[in-house]
Amino acid sequence: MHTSRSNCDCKWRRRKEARPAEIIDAALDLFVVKGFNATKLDDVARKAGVSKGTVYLYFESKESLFREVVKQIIVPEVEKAEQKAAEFVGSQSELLKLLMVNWWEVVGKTRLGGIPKLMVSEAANFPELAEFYLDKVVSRARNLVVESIKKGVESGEFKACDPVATARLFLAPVVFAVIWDKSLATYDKEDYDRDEYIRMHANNFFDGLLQTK
Amino acid sequence: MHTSRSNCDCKWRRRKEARPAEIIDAALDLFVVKGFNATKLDDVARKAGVSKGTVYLYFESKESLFREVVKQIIVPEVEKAEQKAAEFVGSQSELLKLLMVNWWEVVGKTRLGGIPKLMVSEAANFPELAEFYLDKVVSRARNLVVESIKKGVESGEFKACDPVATARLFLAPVVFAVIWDKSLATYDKEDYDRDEYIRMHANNFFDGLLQTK
DNA sequence: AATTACTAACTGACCAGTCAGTTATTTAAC
DNA sequence: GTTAAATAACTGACTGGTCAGTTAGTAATT
Repeated sequence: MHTSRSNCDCKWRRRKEARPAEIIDAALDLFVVKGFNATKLDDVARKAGVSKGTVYLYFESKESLFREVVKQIIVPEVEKAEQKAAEFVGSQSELLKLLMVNWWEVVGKTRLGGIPKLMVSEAANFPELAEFYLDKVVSRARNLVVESIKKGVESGEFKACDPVATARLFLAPVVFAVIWDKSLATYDKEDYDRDEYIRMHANNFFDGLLQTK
Repeated sequence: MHTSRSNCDCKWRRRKEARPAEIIDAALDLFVVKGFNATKLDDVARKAGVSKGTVYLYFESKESLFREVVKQIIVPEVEKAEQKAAEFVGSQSELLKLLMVNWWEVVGKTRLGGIPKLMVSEAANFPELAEFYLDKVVSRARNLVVESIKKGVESGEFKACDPVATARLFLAPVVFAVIWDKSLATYDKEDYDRDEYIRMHANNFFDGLLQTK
């Protein structure tokens, strides 16, 4: 993935299996930067090394391509995170840090971070997709955090608190940083140290949350 | 403002003075929900109670209307906030709480909250406007917080910390909540108490920041 | 009567989506 | 192993609808 041209440039090839993934890959690059409307299917096709007609062999419309980009790219990441949480052995604060850092590395630092930005931008224009995203991505990710905080409270690792509200406050600065980085940060003169930001947030957060002896 | 039709519906009137503000008002409503590309000038005109031609009497292009919406709507709010901060007498933690609650009431709870969302969505398509927004809104707002934290640290009210990084962490959950509310929250089944969220964030934050005796 | 705010029909560019035709590949026949 | 017919992946020119922007004309105001 992430190569827009085939390895043999002599002439075009018939590559039924590879096309959908390549088209989604190219579309992701354009959608996350320009948004849905400003992305031209001709550009997606060119970037994927095919003609526009080919895009329509594999996707029934621009909108369905958009849906597939969101689904195929981000859902697997949620599944990986769920698996990591399920396999994890250790304290809940360690698990939360792991999930946060992991999400930052995999989503925040890569072009995948464009997906949350994209969903925020386009939610009103694609309500169905917004609901899908909330259901299959947001609420599942949020749930991982809520469950971990609940366990922490039960075991006495964390202070008593509303786990749902606490999860929201835990996630907000991270999600915001990702969205910011993929939009306005590009033009911001005042740069900042992302890893330090994340680290600082984790420290502050657990300072408040951890049961002080 | 915020009325889309004139008070006398018998026939149209010539109202040179009122038109620009009415058009900006209508454009704001549509831009913040649909984004730049998906907003049709015919719809803006209809909402403002004029024809599309009239829009072009007062704005030279769709893009310049977009710029004016952002500039005219949000810059005055920053100025008001700066004034409040300048006039304020009291502790820095009280000032920070005041600024936050005020921003939440004026921007977060109203359709003005659509502007940050809009800027995040369209930054890549309008780099010049993004720079304007960062320069005239974001950095000024951020500065208020940074200066307040600096004063707090100097006076001993706050612990020693990096004021710029701390300001970022202070603002992130609030700005995120605004953006979220104007986008995905509309379709989210799990609702939450906004005021409680803000209050909780303030408490957590000052818990960590205030000098403990 | 002159001025000008305003209208609405118009234009032209752009682009999502289509389709008739082209070419790589597979199958089958010799 | 070579050639030919059949298949299906792929192309790119085309179409029709949409919409930003224009302008000739209308009507409120002075």
